[in-house]
Amino acid sequence: MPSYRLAVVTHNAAPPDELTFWSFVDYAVHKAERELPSVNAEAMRMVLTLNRATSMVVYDLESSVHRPRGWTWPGFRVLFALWLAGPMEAKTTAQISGMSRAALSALLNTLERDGLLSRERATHDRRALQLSLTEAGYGAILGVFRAHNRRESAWAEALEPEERRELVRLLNKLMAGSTDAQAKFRN
Amino acid sequence: MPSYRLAVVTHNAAPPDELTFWSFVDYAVHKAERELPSVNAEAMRMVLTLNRATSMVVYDLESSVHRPRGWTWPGFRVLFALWLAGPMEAKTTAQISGMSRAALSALLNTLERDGLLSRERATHDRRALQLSLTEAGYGAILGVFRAHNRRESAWAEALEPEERRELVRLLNKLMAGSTDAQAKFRN
DNA sequence: TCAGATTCATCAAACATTTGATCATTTGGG
DNA sequence: CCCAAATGATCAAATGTTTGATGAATCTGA
Repeated sequence: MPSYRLAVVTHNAAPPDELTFWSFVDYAVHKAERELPSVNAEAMRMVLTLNRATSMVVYDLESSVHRPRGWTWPGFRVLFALWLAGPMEAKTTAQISGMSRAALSALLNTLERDGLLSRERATHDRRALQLSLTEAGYGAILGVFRAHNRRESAWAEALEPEERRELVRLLNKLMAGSTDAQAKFRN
Repeated sequence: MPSYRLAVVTHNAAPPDELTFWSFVDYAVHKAERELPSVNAEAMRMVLTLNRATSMVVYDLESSVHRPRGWTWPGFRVLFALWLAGPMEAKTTAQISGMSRAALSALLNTLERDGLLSRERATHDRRALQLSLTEAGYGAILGVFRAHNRRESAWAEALEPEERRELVRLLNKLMAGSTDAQAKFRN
């Protein structure tokens, strides 16, 4: 795997013999600039890099932590939210775990079948659904999160503490700017 | 939507009345620290924030650019790779667009059916598959990418030019560090 | 009060993804 | 030369996602 420095300074005209997941960003940005002079190359590089980095982190976490334990990434997100925020309405769970209500509905079928959480009708509104972790779900999320956080720690070591804070600051600023960008949000 | 500053300074003990996709990061980090004193909170915050930001950007691009045109995010990634790197073996396409060979195989069925690309057996190795854009595929990716890049530009404006460069540098450093972290990669 | 609008959840169909199995082709060692 | 091992692609089954439709419960306003 090339270092990140290499990936930023290459300017090949032809597709490099070995185009990898990492080096493709730099190649793509330069190629796009030539094909479409009007392209916003810096925006393209930012979004492409953001996606590559996240996808590497998620792939690692999912394949080294969650799948081996019979969990999926979305399932983890739901159980994680319930663990930290406590029993709540399904609508809230969907919002904070970043999925549509329909997707959650489908996901709940497997999580409930596996005995990790329970679905109940809310008393104050019989349309609504109240979700809560079962005992088994609570024990499971504890163990899985510990392993998850160990992998997170390994990733975090790539950056200096000050760099981690700066990365978080920039990502938060990016999210905050989404309103100006009139970005589409779920629901 | 709360500003990113707000999200970083709240320290509520109970779940806030309105827990959103954005504010959940801060809430979750503090809660996890109390529940599990051994947690690496900074690593947790970094990975959580990275995922939230990326998921917001992807959701916006997919729902405002790709789905309305009858495309999907993974389909776009494949056509984008073929557009920029030219005809190539399916194995390479899978690598640079970040998916497993099996996932690409399934995806190719719809892309081929929609007349956007063609699958051919490679001459030098009759096991291998050669992929190339059709005329229709070429025209389509041009238009879709233009719209895609316009949305990317809107997102990029949230940051100052220097901040964008720093964000890209930090993400690249994170990816480069994945070898030290012994992260799992595809294939 | 009650009928229409809204909200919540689920379903249906199409699509994409994962892991593991299978089949065809190619490679490499004896 | 030939057979075992490796490689490339696809398939199968399970899971999760999207949009749009449907049904049930609640709210709103005349």
